[in-house]
Amino acid sequence: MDSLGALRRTHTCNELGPDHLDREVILMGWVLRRRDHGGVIFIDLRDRWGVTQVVFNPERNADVHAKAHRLRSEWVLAVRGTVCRRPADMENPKLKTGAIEVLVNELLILNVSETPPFPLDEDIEVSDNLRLQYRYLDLRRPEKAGNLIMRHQAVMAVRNYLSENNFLEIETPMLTRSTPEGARDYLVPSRVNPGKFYALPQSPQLFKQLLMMAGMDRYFQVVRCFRDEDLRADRQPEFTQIDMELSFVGEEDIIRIAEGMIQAVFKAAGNIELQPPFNHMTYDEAVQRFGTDRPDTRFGFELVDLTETLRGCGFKVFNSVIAGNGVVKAINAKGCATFSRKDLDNLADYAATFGARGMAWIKIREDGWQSPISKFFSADEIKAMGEALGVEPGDLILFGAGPAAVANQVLAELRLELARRLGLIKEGTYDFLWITDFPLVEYDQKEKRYSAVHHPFTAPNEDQLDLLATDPARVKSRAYDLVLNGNEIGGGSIRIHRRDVQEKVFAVLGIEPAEAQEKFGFLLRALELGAPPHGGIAFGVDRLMMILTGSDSIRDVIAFPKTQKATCPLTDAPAAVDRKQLTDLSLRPDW
RNA sequence: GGGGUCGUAGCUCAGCUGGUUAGAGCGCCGGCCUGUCACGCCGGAGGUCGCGAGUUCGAGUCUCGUCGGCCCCGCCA
Repeated sequence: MDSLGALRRTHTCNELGPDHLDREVILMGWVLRRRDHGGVIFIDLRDRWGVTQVVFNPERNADVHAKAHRLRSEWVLAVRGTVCRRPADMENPKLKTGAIEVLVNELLILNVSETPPFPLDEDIEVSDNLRLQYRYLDLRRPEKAGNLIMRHQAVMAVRNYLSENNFLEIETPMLTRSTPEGARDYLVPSRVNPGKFYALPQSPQLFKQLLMMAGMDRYFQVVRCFRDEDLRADRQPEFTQIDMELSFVGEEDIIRIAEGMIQAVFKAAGNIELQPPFNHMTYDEAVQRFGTDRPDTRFGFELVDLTETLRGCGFKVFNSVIAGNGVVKAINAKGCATFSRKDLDNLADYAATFGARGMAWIKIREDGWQSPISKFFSADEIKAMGEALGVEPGDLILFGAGPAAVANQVLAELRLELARRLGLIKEGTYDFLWITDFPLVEYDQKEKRYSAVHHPFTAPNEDQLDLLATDPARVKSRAYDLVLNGNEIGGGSIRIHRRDVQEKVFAVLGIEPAEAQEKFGFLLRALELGAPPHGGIAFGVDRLMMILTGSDSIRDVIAFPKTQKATCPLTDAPAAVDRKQLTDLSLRPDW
């Protein structure tokens, strides 16, 4: 093994070309592949930037050639050599450096490597567990490294853009206090305060508001947030937000800043030109037309409400749903009358996973409507449904019936599934949509109380303050979400900056004055000491990068992600700790 | 908390209705090879069929349990 010593590289493995012919260069990197012909040996040398072919020729230097025979995958090399044009017809168009090769005069073996536990040079699927256990190997693969590079470019664009717009990046505590509502907290026991706990922040929400009260005016932070909930492809227990807050602004100011930032990110990270302003849609319209507050509007299949059309109809299932204050909605799956019984059963099973009790359907044939349920409808009802849905022969009607929330979710998921099955979702399109006019609160049937749709600090619509006490469910909030291709990538609101309003909202949420004082006294006090009007927004960096990189999971854009059980196969976290560590924290284990 | 799916060589996988010695490709090791770029040719090594019970004359295969990966519901202001 050789020492690096004073030797330094002159170029990366992605920058040599015909301009460098005959130059002596020094490259360093990993052995991606070796092709040993007994005589001449070719090594593809890889670093973060790319790949360069280096050549060992026994006629040029027999000692170096002999040494090169030992080389194996992922050994770490330094080579000194001469840039040569490749022989005619032997250029490799797949490599950026494919016009040249480096004829090696000196080889340093900086480190050896065992055979890697999985191949790094092919695009084959490797189990997630193994990849995470050897994450540092997985990240050597250009696709994975490229995701992290693009993430860096995106975050740099954010910092530059916001800095140019007079924002200050300010850090907020990671050790803070647990707050009611929201997700489960990660707790950290306090050694010097036995029996008391910090919580890791679910977001810097209150601190950024306090920074507005501190007169910082424009704050941002690229900040880690923690939520102890079950994981998904797009949810990790720790994730990164671009968090910002502004003073003396309304919704339109924040939306304009956010659009400019997203535009800068897409340009810097993906060389994609966006054209703000983005479209807007109210929450009510989104739910009515798409069944969700984060609609994917890249395709049709919109929901049609048939509740009034079918009130009193002959189909008992629908009738009882409607009588029980439920809704009957439907989508027209254009051209899907060709679906087999198996296809439909399959869709019904899928619908059932979202709480559907069944999935009624009607095929529109040239010779009439074909369905197990069409016989229950009158001619007038059939005519009205057909017109409402705009059906033509060859179409398929899918119904969702039940409580509004269930029917909406079922049909929202069905239209997504249909679009996927029919290949209607065009890759490379970026469909942004602002959702506005959210309800301030919604009634939680299980908890028998109202809970905040956004969070407890979101400002109610100013001319609906009177409704807070009488009919809070009708109050709209000053919140807004940014949806991209059906993914919620950001959300924010104008905040409450008056103590009396904040107290009223707490009251709606069932937070008693004593509890409000105990948990949020510091905020209420700050609201008494000159809190400016303010608002903000936060974006999920991981989800944004998942979409920009075309990844299926945010794990692919996080350097060291966790498994679905929130473990890290690389470090084996979480892990047991010494009993002494627990007793230091005044924790008395019962195991 | 619940549903689905996967687990066989270092990796990716095949292995039917239970049946003799569990296979393939890649990788790895050895040999040959001076223009390859997924180099080629010849030879070889390599297995706790995730783990544990059970059924059976006999289990990679069937049953039950369990562990782990992934996807989803609930949950995630």
